[in-house]
Amino acid sequence: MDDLTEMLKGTLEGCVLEIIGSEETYGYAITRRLNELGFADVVEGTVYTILLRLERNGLVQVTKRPSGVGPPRKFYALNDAGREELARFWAKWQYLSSRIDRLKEGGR
Amino acid sequence: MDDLTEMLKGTLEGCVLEIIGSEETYGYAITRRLNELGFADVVEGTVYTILLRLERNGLVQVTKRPSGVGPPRKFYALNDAGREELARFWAKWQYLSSRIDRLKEGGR
DNA sequence: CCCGCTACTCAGTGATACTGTGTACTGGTA
DNA sequence: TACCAGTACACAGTATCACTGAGTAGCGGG
Repeated sequence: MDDLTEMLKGTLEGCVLEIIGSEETYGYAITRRLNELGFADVVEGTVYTILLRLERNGLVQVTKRPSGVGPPRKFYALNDAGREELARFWAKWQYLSSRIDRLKEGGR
Repeated sequence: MDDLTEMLKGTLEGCVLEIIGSEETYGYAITRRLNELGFADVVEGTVYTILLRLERNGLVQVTKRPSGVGPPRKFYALNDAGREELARFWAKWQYLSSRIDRLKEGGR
């Protein structure tokens, strides 16, 4: 697949929110999960910047726990603001994708 | 609807390509068309920067014609490179939206 | 003892949509 | 005549985001 970078803007953060919302997890695992899901070129650096932004914006609750196989992990869970943001994300995605699909079908 | 700006990155240009591909048209009319289609907050300045980029990247053929109701219009039509780029856009959109929808449905 | 895997941080880059301002042509109207 | 609204385009500057690349560090195996 061609480069999806530009198209991911605004959606990748939502994907990370969705993953965190379904299960408390940490950056390294989120990256693997995204790769599994078909976001093949997403690398750790990208995910960590998103996670730091989510934390700075007060959308997540963070817990540091030892790992056993490496350095300690920072586990992320959505708080109320995070759940609201996630709902807004899906509403926007729904809105956008319906308009695009309509345009694709000849756009009346 | 909330601000779609970030989510439009990478897709708005594709939408403009699609509009041009379906009919030779000009910037002011493209803006109106996008607004009709539900891209309510897209303004002329945004569309013109996209059109100039398409021209610079050699994806369109441009013809200036007098208007009768105002200054002359720059009509845009896709050339072969533009049609290829449009096909790539739809392939990327298809790819991305299928992954996102899968993630939304619980993501297995 | 190094190497690979795990795990996170951060400064800098590039692309994109957007903002605001300016220019300019036309027709209507006060 | 003067002004204004609608049409039509250009362009410099801004913000945001995904990405790059380099660095730090813990753990286990050969």
